[in-house]
Amino acid sequence: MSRISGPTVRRLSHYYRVLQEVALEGRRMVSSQMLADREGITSAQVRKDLSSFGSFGRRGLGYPIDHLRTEIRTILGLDRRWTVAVVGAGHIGSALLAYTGFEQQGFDIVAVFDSEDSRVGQVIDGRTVRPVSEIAGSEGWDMGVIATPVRAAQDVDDALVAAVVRGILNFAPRKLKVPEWVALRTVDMTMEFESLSFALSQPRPGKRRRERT
Amino acid sequence: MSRISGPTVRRLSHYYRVLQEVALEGRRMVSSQMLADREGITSAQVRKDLSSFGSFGRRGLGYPIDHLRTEIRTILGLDRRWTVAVVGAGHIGSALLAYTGFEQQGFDIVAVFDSEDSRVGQVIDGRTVRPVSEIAGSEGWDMGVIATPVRAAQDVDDALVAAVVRGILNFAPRKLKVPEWVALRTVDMTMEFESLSFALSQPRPGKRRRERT
DNA sequence: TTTTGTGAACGTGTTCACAGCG
DNA sequence: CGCTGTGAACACGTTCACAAAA
Repeated sequence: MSRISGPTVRRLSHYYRVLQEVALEGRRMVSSQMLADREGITSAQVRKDLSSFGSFGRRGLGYPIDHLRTEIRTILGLDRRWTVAVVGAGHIGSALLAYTGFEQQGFDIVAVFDSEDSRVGQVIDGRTVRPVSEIAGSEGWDMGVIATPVRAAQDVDDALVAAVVRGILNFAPRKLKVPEWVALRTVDMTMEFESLSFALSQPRPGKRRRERT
Repeated sequence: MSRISGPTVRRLSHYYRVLQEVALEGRRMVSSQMLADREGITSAQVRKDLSSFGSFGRRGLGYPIDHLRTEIRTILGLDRRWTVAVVGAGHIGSALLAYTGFEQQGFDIVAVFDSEDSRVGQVIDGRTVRPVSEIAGSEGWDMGVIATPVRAAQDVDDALVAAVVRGILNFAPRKLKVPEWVALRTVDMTMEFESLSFALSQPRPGKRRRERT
């Protein structure tokens, strides 16, 4: 069980979902080939990924679905619950609050902040919007989500870091600075559109290998 | 001007934004080092990226901001406008419709679809929601955005492909199948949360190199 | 025979280090 | 001297191919 690479972690999320699906189909075992088919990757990749944290398969038979699922859940840290603070109660923030899927996976959005007076005090999906000034000196959370306009993003980032948040999911189109002990992921929709724009601008669009998503 | 890799394309989007910023600061030239600092990457990386599509810099001086910006705009295909159809008028779809930034970059959301009768006919930010059945046999667009529940995603995907869309941005947490001539990008927020969860579960959280966003 | 687990080969992207030019 | 452009070295992730086990 050596180091697990970034791309492998993302594929683990996929495997986890596929395992849920095939479990519902009544199977007990699944082969690397089956997992690979549903992922659009090679079976060798699947085996390499799974072997990087232990030997769970049985040669000639495949992987036991339940065991593998439990194992991946533990590795991804989904065997516990995480508290999340969302900053920015605009459209994206509201969409996150409305989506019940996160809660099902163990992510509890327990606080919502916004800088606009008009939004503070509003109740969105059961959570009362608080002023951003309250981020400082607050209870602290495991993760923070930045769903603010880009001009506010770095300030919010600093406030969240000060509140000892250890993971940040950023939707603002800007590279944020965080200390090395904070994990940062950025979802930049404008950049995604620009990637598509680039692909469609190429001489023979689509003949190129599709980017990994 | 040889082939441009995926990671390079994404960095070009970043450079493009940084160039806008420094242009506003009144500069005429910018060094690879300055671009690198704002990106959190190495100056060598910047030079490699920029040299992959031509020599625009002046040794000893740096890169001419205006020229470089124009050049990147052309490469990314931002020197024209793109038509976009959004499928799914729920929270995410609505958030996309409300965001004016896409239009500023050349992406015009010209059609909105939803399968729910209650939403069809509604006007959201100036666009009337149409039934998904109208995707087939419609006018056609450059790109499609899938912002539907996961169970509908593959069907919508097929419909969009049939409507000769050449690029798809998918927000449903599922790997979609598209023909090789269609570019696909997936934004999977659950997976992003799971990546954070994984990072926070590691023995010495944060001591690991931060993932590229 | 089927399918895993894995060392080796391969391919791709990043960093180094320095020649080249202003 | 300052900074770009770039071959070479390096690091990392993917694929191959096959021995080992059920």
